[in-house]
Amino acid sequence: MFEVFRTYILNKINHSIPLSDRDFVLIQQKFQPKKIRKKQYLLQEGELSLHRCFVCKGCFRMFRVDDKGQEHIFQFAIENWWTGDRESLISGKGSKYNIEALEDSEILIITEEAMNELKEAVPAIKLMVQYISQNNVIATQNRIHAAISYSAEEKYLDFMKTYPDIFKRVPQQMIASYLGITRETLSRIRKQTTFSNSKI
Amino acid sequence: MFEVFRTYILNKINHSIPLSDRDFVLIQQKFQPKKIRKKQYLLQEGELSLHRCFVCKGCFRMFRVDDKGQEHIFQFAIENWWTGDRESLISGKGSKYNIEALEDSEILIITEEAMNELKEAVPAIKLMVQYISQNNVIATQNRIHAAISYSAEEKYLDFMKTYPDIFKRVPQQMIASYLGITRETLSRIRKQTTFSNSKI
DNA sequence: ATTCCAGTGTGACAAATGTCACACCCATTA
DNA sequence: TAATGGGTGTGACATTTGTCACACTGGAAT
Repeated sequence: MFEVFRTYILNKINHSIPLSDRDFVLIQQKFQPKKIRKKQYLLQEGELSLHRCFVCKGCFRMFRVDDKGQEHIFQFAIENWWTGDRESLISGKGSKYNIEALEDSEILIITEEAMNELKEAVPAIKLMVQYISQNNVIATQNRIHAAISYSAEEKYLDFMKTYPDIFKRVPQQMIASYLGITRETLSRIRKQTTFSNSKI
Repeated sequence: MFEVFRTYILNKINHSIPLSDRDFVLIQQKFQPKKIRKKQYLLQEGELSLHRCFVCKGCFRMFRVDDKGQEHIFQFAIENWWTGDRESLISGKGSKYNIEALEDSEILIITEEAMNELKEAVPAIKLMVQYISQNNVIATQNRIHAAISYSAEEKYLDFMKTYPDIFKRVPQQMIASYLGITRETLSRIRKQTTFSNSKI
């Protein structure tokens, strides 16, 4: 389980900083491995979410439920992704989100406090975290652009292209929820799209 | 011009760290004041954007132009806001965005490199930057939620509530662009909404 | 094999939103 | 004063998207 993580770190920082065995012992001390079974919740609305979770195996969805009881998916997380409600973590308030496992999963979990200590102790981790937030900024910027600029079909095609691995793995209706459209609309788009592809 | 900034910093970090005159001299050395007249561009698509800009006075919009020539506003920035394309700054690639002054404006501009030096030299700046990115994460998370969950009317009301000062200041059509709806739709929503308010 | 359930497809219709055209208002400027 | 330009409102209509209902499929569990 930790091996996945070690590879991830080194890839993320592009091997620009070595990661000694001593460093890695520290990492293993701070992160807690955990198994989450399908349909279990990693976080429920109202709870404090003072952790970051690294997904070694499996798949999660992070979603919010609105006043009308509608679910809206904010994020998916599969292998080598992070999940957790950053807002709750920053504000220290109860979360508006739920995080549910879509498959039997294995994660590494760490409190923000332990993470801050680890960042100071292990330079590679500090760099990794920096890269992660940078990626996050860019991905988010693009998602907003898609949300305000694209039609339903364009959103769908963009998602397919940007996250092919997630696309293959999660139900269509959840992708619809992530894109902010209904499953029926998505279903019709799929019909059109595959049809016009087969002609080419 | 720098006085606005000094007040801003102290407010932002909630006076938790003092800001000596010596610190402030450093700050004044690194930031470059600049006046931008209405309709001037601070950044144009394709250019590198290796700066952060603090708005002391005035108003900007940051927008993207799609294949069909449609403009989509990503961000507004008024007094005490920051602007600049974070993606270009991180990736080092040409920007997809334009930043235009909507009013005669005054800004303080700093390169990312100088900012990194300043963060190390002045703890208050380091903390300020940290708070800014945290706020940014939360605001962005909420904007995505609004974009995928709300109807046009809900988006409009949410914007009004979240950014009353911007709301009063920028043209309706630009708010529409920010929300990802047409100016006509927004106009009709306004008609309905003010009507139902007058009844209450 | 049967049942169950989650996921998907789809038809009919309603509602929301976009498109286009044109009018109007108001502040600025020639 | 007249002309101009940016911003807004709005009517008519087209298109997109949502809503609701029901059918179908395939895999998992019994």
